[in-house]
Amino acid sequence: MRFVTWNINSLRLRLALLLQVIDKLNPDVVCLQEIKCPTEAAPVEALVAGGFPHVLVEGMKGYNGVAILSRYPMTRIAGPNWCGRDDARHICARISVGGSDITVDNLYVPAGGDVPDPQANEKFAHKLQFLDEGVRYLSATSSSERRLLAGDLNIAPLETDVWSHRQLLDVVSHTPVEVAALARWQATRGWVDTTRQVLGSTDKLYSWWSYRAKDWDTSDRGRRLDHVWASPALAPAVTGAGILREARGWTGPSDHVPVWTDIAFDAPAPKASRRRTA
DNA sequence: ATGGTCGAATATCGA
Repeated sequence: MRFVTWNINSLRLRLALLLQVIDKLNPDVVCLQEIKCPTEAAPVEALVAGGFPHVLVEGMKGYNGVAILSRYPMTRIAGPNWCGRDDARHICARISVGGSDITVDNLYVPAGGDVPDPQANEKFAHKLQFLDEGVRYLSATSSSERRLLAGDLNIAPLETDVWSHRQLLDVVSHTPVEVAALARWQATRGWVDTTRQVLGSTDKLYSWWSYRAKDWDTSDRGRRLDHVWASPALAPAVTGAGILREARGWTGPSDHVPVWTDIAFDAPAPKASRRRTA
């Protein structure tokens, strides 16, 4: 089972690139963030035609918005109203894979604005509150549940998750207060960062490069903002992980690239639904 | 220290 998370930065604009990602990675489940359209405007039929008969969308006009695409049947699970707002940052589904269930949380954490001070910057306060609610959310789960949490968490926790630890200490996404809050969240039930579990912590890994760089590839001033976490019950089943860096170099790219994690399931995947031609 | 570029919606705001 391959899970992909991608901040697509407009689903309608980048539908063709999404199909390219699907072609390249052949995922079973795709979590999208920043789809930037109302729920009813999401191109669901094109996604079904692209091999994902099961689509859940939580959208809104202009900003945010999340969606889950699945080759397997899934049912939506209601989540909390994060920070008392209805701003389409979370969608949850239980996916059934041949008698085995897995719950997937798709999250888009607030970016937090420019000033890393909750007193001076309401957006940063919102981000910190969202992270605290993340702790409360995972506290209500059991450590025996098979669960995955994926999304744009807008925090690069490790020194190797940013191009310069020293230069980003005061930059929202890598400040000690955010990194500590993310660590508390992840540790709540002993969740595991699957990307680092598979690839180790030594190498620099990024999933986002600013649009403002003259040459994103050469300057390579990236950050790893997109994550796939596994519950402690699921973490031993993780068999692979990766980041599709090349997608940043495609024509008309998102500023984020897809991040994927492979999970071993006891039940074999139904062959007929693996390919879009089926 | 500053400005650089995107997307949505159409002047700015959010990232």
